[in-house]
Amino acid sequence: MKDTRWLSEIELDAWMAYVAATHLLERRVEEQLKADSGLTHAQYEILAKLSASPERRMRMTELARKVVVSKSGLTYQIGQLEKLGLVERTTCPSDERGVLAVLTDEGVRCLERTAPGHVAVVRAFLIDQLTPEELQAMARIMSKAAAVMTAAPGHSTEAPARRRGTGRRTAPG
Amino acid sequence: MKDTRWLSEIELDAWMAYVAATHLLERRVEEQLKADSGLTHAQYEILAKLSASPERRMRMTELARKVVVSKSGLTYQIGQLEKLGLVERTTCPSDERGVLAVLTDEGVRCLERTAPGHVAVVRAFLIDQLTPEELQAMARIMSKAAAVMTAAPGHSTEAPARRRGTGRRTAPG
DNA sequence: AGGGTGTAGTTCAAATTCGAACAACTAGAA
DNA sequence: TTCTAGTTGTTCGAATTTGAACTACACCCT
Repeated sequence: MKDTRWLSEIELDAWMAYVAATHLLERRVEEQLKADSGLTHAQYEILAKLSASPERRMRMTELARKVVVSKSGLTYQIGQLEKLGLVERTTCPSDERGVLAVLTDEGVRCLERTAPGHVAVVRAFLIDQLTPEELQAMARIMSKAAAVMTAAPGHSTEAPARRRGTGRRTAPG
Repeated sequence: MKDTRWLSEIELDAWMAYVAATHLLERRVEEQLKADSGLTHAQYEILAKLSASPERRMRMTELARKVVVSKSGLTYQIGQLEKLGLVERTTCPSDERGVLAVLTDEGVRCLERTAPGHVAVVRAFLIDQLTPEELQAMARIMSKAAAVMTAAPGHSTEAPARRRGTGRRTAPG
């Protein structure tokens, strides 16, 4: 853990701009969704994933993995969406413990009603700012990063990961 | 607000990968910081901004703007960091209402102790995944986006924005 | 000077998120 | 079959974040 490779100027620029842009964009998206449909970004993402899924339904754990949220976080939001009548819970036919989150017709309508405004914000502040080359680069960069993080071990949302062999996880304070 | 320009396949790819990567990265960063130093990412960002500031101090409002967090959110976190002895509050000499957040020596040490592990994560999952061209592209893209969002009106953190002329803000439910 | 408008930070209640603990069920080995 | 380990989803408490309301102060105009 010695002689750290610090970030070069360009690397630091890229990182700091990324962090700032991410927070700013999240604010904008959140603002637009709340004003336009009362949804949060997390809720919109859930509806979108369900909408793109076969039969418009998905197992809780898989959905949590796709939207990158904790299992308990998903339980909470599905509860909210259920109250709103946008999603229903069904017990999984093949697995008695399983729960399927199903997008309702009302959910589909809500999504269709909400999507245009959402896309407009994403375009205005990000997509439409980019040249075709930059768009390609962005897709490549983010896909690569996502792939690496999905592959690498260490998710807290994952299995308890009983320690074997060299269990060097949580360092001293 | 009709005939929406939907996202093309590449645009959708870029956006979805971006959203996923962002959440995944936030998880990793948060995980590492908590395990290694007990700090949250928000706290780390505050310390970092203060550290890079002249005299290692900054006005609350400016700091909130730089780390892209609400004023009340910053008040809370500065309170936490004060408890930990990493930051101190000083009344601003030039403005009686103002508060200066000042990084303490302990705060500097904490940051120096924590930075290597943090940088390692940022490198491993993002920076080191990129070619030099992609790094350049990333810096350009994110700077552009951040600039646009900083310039465009509509921050809720900003002034109350008394309505004049065409006051068409919050749409009907 | 006197007033009115705007700004700086904090307080407050509500919403959301996470991780750990838990209960129910599945699946592979003995 | 029976036992044991692993999964699945929920519940719980704690921490964090936000926007609105509020107090104190600063600045401009007459």
